[in-house]
Amino acid sequence: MPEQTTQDLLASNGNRRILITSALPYANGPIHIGHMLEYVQTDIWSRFQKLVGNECYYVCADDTHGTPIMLSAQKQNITSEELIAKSHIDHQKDFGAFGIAFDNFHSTHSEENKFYTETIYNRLLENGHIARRTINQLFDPEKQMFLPDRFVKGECPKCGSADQYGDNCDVCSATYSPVELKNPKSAVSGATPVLKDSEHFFVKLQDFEAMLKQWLKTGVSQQMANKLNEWLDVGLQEWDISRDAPYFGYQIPNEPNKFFYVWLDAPIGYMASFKNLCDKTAGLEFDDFWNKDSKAELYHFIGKDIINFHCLFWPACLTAANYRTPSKVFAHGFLTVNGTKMSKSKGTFIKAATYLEYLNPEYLRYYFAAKLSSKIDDFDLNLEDFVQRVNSDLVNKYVNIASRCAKLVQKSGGVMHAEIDHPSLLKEFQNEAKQVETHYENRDYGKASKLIMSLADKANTYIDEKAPWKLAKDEATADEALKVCSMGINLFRILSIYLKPVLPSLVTNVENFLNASPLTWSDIQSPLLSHQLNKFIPLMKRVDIKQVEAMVASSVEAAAQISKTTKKNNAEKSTKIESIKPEIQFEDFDKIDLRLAKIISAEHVEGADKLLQLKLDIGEGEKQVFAGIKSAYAPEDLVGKLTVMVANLAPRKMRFGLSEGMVLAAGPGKKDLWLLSPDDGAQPGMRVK
RNA sequence: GGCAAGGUAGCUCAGCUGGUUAGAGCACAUCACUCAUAAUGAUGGGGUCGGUGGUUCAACUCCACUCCUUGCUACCA
Repeated sequence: MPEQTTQDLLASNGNRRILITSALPYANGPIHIGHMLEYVQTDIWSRFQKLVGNECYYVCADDTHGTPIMLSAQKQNITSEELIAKSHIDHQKDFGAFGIAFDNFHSTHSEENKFYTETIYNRLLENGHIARRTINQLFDPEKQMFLPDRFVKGECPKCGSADQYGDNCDVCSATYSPVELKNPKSAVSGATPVLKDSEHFFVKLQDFEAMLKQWLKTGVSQQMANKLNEWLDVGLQEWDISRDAPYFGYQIPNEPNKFFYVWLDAPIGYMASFKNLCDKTAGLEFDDFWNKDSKAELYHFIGKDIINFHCLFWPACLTAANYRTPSKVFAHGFLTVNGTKMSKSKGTFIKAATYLEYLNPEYLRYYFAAKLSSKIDDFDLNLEDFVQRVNSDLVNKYVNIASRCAKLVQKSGGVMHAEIDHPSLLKEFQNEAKQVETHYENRDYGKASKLIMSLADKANTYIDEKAPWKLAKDEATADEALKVCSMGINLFRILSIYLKPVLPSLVTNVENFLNASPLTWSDIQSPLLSHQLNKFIPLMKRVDIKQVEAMVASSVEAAAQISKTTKKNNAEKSTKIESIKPEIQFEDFDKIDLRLAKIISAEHVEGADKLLQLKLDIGEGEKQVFAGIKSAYAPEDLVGKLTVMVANLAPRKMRFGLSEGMVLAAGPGKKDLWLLSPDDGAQPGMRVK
């Protein structure tokens, strides 16, 4: 396992020089809680490194280039620069509110980034790693631009589903090239794209195969290596790094109308942001961190979707350009909410700004921390669990310790006792520091939280056993009561240090209460004796499930507004897109026996994603049909309904049984599907003519 | 379709290189306590570890097959 150097690294605490990054948020949209998982994960690590005394810099930037940003700006009638400037402000606001303490948050649309992008490109070119090749791509004749896959829509070449993107089909999950789409349309203008030649520039990744295989041995976890070996096994292909004008990005030097693909300059944004930080910070040298022989540590935190960019293209480019490679790339899974993908219609697509309207950001920081591990597994935000976890761990266990001790200490003027009541218990708390460190270092925050909470349990049990409230009632034992409560506060103080990377703002309030300078890791070993405390004010309120519900409701509302318009657009688009089939004769039509059918029963099919099993009455007997309408209709809403079916279609054996016909429905698919039904009075079995 | 990760108590998760009655937190129940933001403490009920078949003296842990979930599948970002 490549993680094994951890203990060595811990041994050198205080001497390490570390540069860490989170993936750059795309400047074309707001930050949502899925993004936040990564920034919180990275921020905790960064704060931890600083807390234990390492030299650590956490940089990030907005990812500002590419076709989507260009088009989005056009749509809003503003320049791309104006769009990304707006995003920059919004993003920083969200990050600030969630306590993400970047040392620098820059932009890929910056002098520094242009410089390093050109430098890396030039070095790739000089070393013979750039190839030129003419490729054939779809081109929008109206907009006069080449179309990325995502901006071409049409019918799936495999299953014929309408309204599919140019790279893969949502319905049958086939993958293909946009050229294969039937009836392709430009999603930008609606025009029919034409094929056009264009010369593109490629990085010859094959040149780096040996280097990458070597790097993967130390740079990623076993889990990630498995995934990456897929690409290595099928053989690395040339990576297309150019795009034709019009494109919002940097022009390739000496190549008019050719621009760098956004994914080339995005990771370079890490360098640019750090360079920008160096220019503002006396004594901080860019080369110390990025030179080939740098002894500093460099870590990238990313989501699992962009592993290939960070673990193949990026190390290759760095090596080719004579820079150092990352020490490690840490990938995390995706955020699901209540077990499924974030969904706008369910209200679980929650923007950071929406969350902030209803809830304390440190709740989420803690919940993330409580469940995060170093693994690449997806992370489920279960909203009920979230409420319980935060209330129980943070308020009922941890904060409660201070809360139950504070008043009794206050009685004696707020001055803590001169002695430790239970030295061995204190020792036990102190001795866990190494273990907590290891967990943080390994990004096993879940294990750290568990350990910290088990200590909190011990503190509560200790207080219960000593029952200081009883001791306080008797003059003779009042001193002992103070001693116990002071002990409780000291235990609480240690827990606060352990939790500080996760809950920076809460712990700031703790520091105020303790009347102490900012807590550091070394404070663990020196308890407070005869120390004057400040008045205790409640440190954290419980989460109310109602707040969570309100947040979800408001997310649903926001999404409904958007989907109303897109739904309309989609409907219009799909009627436009689907062209009329070639003319047929009446005899052809007459072969099709359409009958009115009454839905007798409708049931979910176990194991089927899209199918409902329908029993239909067509006058003379029953027919069983498996219909792909689960996404749009609930079975209970269908029973008793009249609809139209193709009654003489050859039965087809499906995985779940025999389907003896088809019911008729229209629409692009998913939720947008409408079953045909006759007006009142019609009877099952009547032929449709 | 190919590949990856996951499928362990009601919920969220631990279970390393196979070994006594499968663990924790929350939730639930009972009792205790009343200092604390109705918090805390003690005790207890509850799972045979997605399924099938193997390997083994012994499997949640290894192998094969299978089902389910999520994700990736490079000129999308």
